[in-house]
Amino acid sequence: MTSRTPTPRSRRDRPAKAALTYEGIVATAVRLMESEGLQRVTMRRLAQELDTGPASLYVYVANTAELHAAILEELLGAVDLSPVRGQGDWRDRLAAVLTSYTGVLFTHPSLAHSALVARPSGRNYLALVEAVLALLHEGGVPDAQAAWGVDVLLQVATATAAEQSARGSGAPEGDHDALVAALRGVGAEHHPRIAAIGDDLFSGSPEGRLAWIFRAVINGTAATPRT
Amino acid sequence: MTSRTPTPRSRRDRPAKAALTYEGIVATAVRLMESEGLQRVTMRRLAQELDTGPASLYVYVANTAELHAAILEELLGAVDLSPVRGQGDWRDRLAAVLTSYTGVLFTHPSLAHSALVARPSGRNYLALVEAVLALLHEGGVPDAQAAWGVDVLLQVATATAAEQSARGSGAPEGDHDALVAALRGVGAEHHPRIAAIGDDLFSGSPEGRLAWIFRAVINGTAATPRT
DNA sequence: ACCTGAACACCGTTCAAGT
DNA sequence: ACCTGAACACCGTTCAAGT
Repeated sequence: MTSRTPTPRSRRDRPAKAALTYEGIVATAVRLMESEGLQRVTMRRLAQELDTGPASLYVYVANTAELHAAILEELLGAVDLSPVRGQGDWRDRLAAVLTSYTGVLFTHPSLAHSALVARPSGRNYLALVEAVLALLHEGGVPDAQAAWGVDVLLQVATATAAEQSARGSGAPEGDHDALVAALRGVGAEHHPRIAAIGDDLFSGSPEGRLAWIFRAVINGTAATPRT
Repeated sequence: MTSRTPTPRSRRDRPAKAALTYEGIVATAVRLMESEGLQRVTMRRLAQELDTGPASLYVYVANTAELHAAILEELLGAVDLSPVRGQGDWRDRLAAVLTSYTGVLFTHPSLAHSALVARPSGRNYLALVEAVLALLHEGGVPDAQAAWGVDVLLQVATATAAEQSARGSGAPEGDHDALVAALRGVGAEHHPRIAAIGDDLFSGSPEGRLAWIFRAVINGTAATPRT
């Protein structure tokens, strides 16, 4: 505020500024998200963290969406794929993999939402796709159905995480309450089915609902022939 | 640039500035979205359109998410619910309602994505929920399953629209291509199922895939008991 | 009450110019 | 090649002050 000259401190004064690399950028982005949330992982904020200007990042990352996708891909390494080679009913094991996937998304709320927009395509995501396909195959689901089903399964998992985490630790909270109030306040004359079902529309724990959703979509995939 | 005084033109010079109302704000927001896209429907841009400052809007709308939700609710009036009282298989009619819903979202790409975040709760959305529940009821789906199924059905429809429209007329286009390339470039040793299924992972028209998805999720909802 | 000027605290992205 | 200063063109939201 008193001086207009840029702080003339040399690189030597700093903790050790690493040269920019794609890996270093992503690693710093992950750390930043873990400490401040995805909404703070902006090109400008990240550049500041890396002790450079935002323009420098564009040498390695095309845009903000790609940056967020890279973070997600990194986190996907934590998904537990071990049920693929486990014991027991294939449906339960598939549900377990999907639950682990949503679990990862849950721990980093805003990320799920970004996963719906910028689809990942890295190693970890491919391993997840392979795992889902392997379990559908083991269950005798025809390839044609598995090919399309894997998409729905991952989409439903992602969307559920995005929705749940939008409330949770997130922000407004108002949307869901508003919907609950609206559904409750409805008259039986114009909305007989909503009125008849009532509070069961919101019943169950998130885990319980999620488990049912996975079972339902797995069953649907297995039971619905193409054309 | 030459003058620093605000343009001193009086209200009389303008087309006829209407008093601010919630309805007027939302109507202007819809028009703005139709002409410039949702990404331009910001508080500042909308205020400019309404010939006022952004702060004035906060008297009527809590934040940008709520504004976008109001736009969606408005558009939901165009969903065709007539199949509810139609002829033929209840599953086909339910799929028709869901297809009409995604159709509305498709025509306004960015909106689908916003629907996943800020859930609507207005009249038109309630009418859609009631329609889905009515068809599930007609199909003899137990209330407990219908209560949770309506959520999945609408979520899957919304997420599919968000995804499809993310490519379509939207922006980067790169995500999907990157995923396709990644899935094709995979080796059969480490990813036998992906390799075995191959191009069928991306086969089919968007309409064809969507139709299958709806059938699969409807079937799953009807066939999967709770607990 | 209702409205708003002005400010605070940010954004993404580009590009000419430097090393 | 790789990097970056500086600019362009925006954002959401708040709040003291006005009418």
